[in-house]
Amino acid sequence: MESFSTELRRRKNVQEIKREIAWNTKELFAQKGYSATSMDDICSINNRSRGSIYYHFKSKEEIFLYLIKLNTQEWMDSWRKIEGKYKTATEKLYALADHYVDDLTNPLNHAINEFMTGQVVSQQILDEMLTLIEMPYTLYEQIIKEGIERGEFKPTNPESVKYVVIGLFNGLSTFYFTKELDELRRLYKDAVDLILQGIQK
Amino acid sequence: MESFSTELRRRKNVQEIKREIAWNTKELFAQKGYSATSMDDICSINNRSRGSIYYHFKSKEEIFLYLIKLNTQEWMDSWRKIEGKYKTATEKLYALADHYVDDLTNPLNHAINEFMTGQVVSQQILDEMLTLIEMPYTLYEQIIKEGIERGEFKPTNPESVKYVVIGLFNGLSTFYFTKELDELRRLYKDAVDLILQGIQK
DNA sequence: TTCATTAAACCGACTGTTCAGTCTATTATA
DNA sequence: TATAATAGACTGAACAGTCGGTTTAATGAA
Repeated sequence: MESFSTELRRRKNVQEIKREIAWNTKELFAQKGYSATSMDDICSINNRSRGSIYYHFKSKEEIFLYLIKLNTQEWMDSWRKIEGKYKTATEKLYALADHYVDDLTNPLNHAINEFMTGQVVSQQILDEMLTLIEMPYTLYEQIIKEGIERGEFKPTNPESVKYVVIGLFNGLSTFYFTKELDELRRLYKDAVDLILQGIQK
Repeated sequence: MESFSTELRRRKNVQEIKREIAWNTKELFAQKGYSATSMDDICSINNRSRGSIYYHFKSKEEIFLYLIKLNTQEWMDSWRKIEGKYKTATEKLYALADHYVDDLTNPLNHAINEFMTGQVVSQQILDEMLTLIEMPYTLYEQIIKEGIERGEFKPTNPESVKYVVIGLFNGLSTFYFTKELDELRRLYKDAVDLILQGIQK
């Protein structure tokens, strides 16, 4: 019991270090993409040696996957925390756009895209990435279906609307490289305005 | 006069070879992105040696820039050829979406995005790329303004709508990696449906 | 028509750099 | 003291670009 407890407190928790490394590295992947982010970059931004990074992660790819998983889960978790504040699907769609923009300080979607097309990866990794990418899709789907059920939205094809909205949010993120964040936030709001004008009853 | 004409016909036109190499290489950049496309790949798909490629292009970067320029110009030229067939801004928007999808057999936008973020390039090259990227924006702008002037569209903010549509088309292209082309074409049409429902009078 | 010459076009081995990952030694901690 | 955690030099592979050599095609002269 006592020795077990000691074991758990042996050093700074390994999981914490892994998370710290991954979060620190997010900025690099977001700004440079996957392949242009070197291990030297990663060591530098984390203030750790090569050996130290490799003690915690088997490869660069593993850091990337770990980060994407972490980022996706946290993004969805934090959405879950705030979505209750909104009563209508309309409000939720605006809020989701805002939530999406919140992550645009360091967007990973471009790095994900590059990774999946440019790297030679196993089918297993590809499938895993695809699952991760599609996880947030359920949120969009829920909002749209809810809007239809509650009579806010026309009985449109929810599947199609879902992909349009996802594509739109994804596509607008490209302007991240040329526009200020508050400009972007406004643009996302305008985009949702537009979509809603089309689907609202 | 006679010698001048002979000079031009010395061998297969150099410009033709450059175009051929660039077009052959498009598929690689589209499928793999910029950095994951190696010079070996490029030699292979062109059935030419290293020396031969470097005789025509100074660098991999120059091939890429040349191709983007070529592709953008051809895309816009072919749009100019067909736009006269459409009478309304509404029709034009659908046609433009279709035209966009036509180029989705080998989309270069992802490679462009990767190149601009991941490669260390001069400010001059960056500016040049940005100009190229923004060239087609004028087409979108014209259609939207025309729609407003002709009374087809509400007097919305054309600037904002322009970016929304561009972002949308760009973002939907990500599904290129997971959906069939005809599915994609349908999705683009649905997207334009949605937008139009919002902006049509 | 043939041949010699010349320059364009092409070839592919080579080069130096970059890079992800390895591994031995060292340090830190319990 | 033993083990976890870290350091950083090293390694082999990959890569874009170089460069000396070869081939090709056009041209003009005989």
